[in-house]
Amino acid sequence: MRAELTREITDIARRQLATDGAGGLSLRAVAREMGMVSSAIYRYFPSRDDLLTALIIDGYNALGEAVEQAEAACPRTAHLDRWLAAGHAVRDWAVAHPHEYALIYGSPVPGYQAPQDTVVARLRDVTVLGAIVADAWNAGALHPPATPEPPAEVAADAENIRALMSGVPDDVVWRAMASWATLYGWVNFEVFGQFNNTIERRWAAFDHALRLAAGEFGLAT
Amino acid sequence: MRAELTREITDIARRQLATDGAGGLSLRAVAREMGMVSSAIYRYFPSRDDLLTALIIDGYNALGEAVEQAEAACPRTAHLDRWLAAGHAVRDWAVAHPHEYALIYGSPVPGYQAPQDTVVARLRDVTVLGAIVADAWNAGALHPPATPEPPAEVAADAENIRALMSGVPDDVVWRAMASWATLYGWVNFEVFGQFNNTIERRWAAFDHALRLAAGEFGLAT
DNA sequence: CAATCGTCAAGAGCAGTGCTCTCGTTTTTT
DNA sequence: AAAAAACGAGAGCACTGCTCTTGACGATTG
Repeated sequence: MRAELTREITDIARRQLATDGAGGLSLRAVAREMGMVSSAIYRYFPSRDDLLTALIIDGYNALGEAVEQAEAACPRTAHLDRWLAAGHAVRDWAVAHPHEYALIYGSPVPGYQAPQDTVVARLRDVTVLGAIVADAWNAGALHPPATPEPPAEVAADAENIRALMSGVPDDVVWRAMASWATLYGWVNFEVFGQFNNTIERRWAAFDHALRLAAGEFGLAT
Repeated sequence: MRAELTREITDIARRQLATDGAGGLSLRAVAREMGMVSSAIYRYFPSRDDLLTALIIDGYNALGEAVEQAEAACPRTAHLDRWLAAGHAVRDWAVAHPHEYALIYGSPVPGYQAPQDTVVARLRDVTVLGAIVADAWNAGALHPPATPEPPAEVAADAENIRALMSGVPDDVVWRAMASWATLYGWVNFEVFGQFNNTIERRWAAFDHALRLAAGEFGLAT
C-alpha cells in the first residue's frame, strides 16, 4: 500500500518534470493531483530533494536499461554495431526524455548533493560502453593511432577508469574517454538546444559523429 | 545613473549566481542587498527572466573574450598552440565560473526562451575555434583520415556550419564538429561533477583529450 | 475483549518567492 | 514654469517548501 503510493507520487512527479522541468517540480502540485494535502507527501518523501533523488535514480536506471537492451541485441563480435546501438540508445532516450536527461547529465541541481545510493545506477550506461571497448580490444579489433601518448601523470586516473574496461592499455583508455565525451557532448548540444537553426538532420549527423568517435579509439568503420 | 544601477544589479545577481546557482537567484535578495525595495528592481528588469538574459549575454561575452584573448596571444601559424590555448581558455573559464557556464552550456532554464539578442554573443567562442580550423586547413596543415565520409543528407547542415570556417570541405567540417563536442563534453563532465572520484589530474587529462580532439580533425600533434 | 501504540491525512502557519498596483516624490523634458 | 516621464516605497496576491499539532484509523499487545 505504501509502496504503491510512493510509486504513484514518483509517476506524477516524473510527468510534471517532463512538462515543467526540474525547477517546476512542486510537492503541492503533486499532492493536488493525487487529491492529498501537501503535508501528506512528507510521509513518503522527507523533502523535495529526496523526491528528486528518487527521480534521478530512476533516470539512471531507465537510461542504463535502454542502453543495455539496445546493445544486447547485437552479436558479440560486431563491435561497431554494438557501439552504434549503444550510442543511438543514449541519444534516443535523451531526446525522448530531455528533462530527465538534464537531471542526470546536465547542470547539477543547486544545493543538491547526490547520495551514495546513486553510484551503482549511475554507471550502467558507461559500463556498457566500457565493455564494448574492452571486448573490441581483447579481440584485436582496435587499431588506434600511436600518438599522442598520454602523459605519465594521468596513469593513476587511467587505473580508475580501467575498472570499466579491463585489459585495455592506457592510451586506448584515454581515447575511449575522449569518444565518451564526444558522444555525450553531442547529445548535450542537441538536447540543450545548441543545434537549433544549425543542424537539422539530427539523426544522420549524430550517426556520423558516432562513427568518427569510434574511429578515435581505433574501431575501424 | 540608470546604467550604473543596472550594472550594480547584474553584479550582485552574478555574485548570487556564483554562490546559490541559477535557481537561487532572487530579485528580493538582490534588492535587499542594494537597500532597495523589491518592486524597484522591476524598473530596471521587467522580470526575473530578463535579468537572467542579461547574465547569460554577459556570460557569453566573458567566455568569448577569454577565448579570444588566449588564442590571440599565439602566433598565427602555430595552429596546435592556438587550439590548445582556446580549449584551455574554455575550460579555465568554466572551472572558474561553473554556475555561469552552466547557464550558457548546461541544461536550459525551464520556461526560459533565449531572445535573438544573444545570438551574436553566443558564437564568439566557437567562432574562434572555427577560425583555427579554417586557418589550419587553408595552410595545408590538416591531414585527417579519409574515412568515414559524411552521408550526403547532412550536406545542407554542413553548409550552415561552414560559415564559421570558410573553405573547409565537408568531411573536415564534421570532424571539427566532433572535436568541438569532445571539448565541451569533457568540460561538461568536469564542471558538472562526472569526474569526481575518477579523474583527479584534471588539467593533464583535459590537455591530453584536447590533443586527441585536435588529431581527430587532422591537426598533427 | 480492550487498551495502547504507531501510522496516517488534514489543517494551520511560517518564511520566502515573483509580480502587480498605487501613491507620492523627484527628475527630466517641453 | 508647466507637463511628463521616471522613480522608490509599500501593500498585497498567489504561490512555494517545510514544520507542527490535531484527530482518526488499524494493528498489536496485555
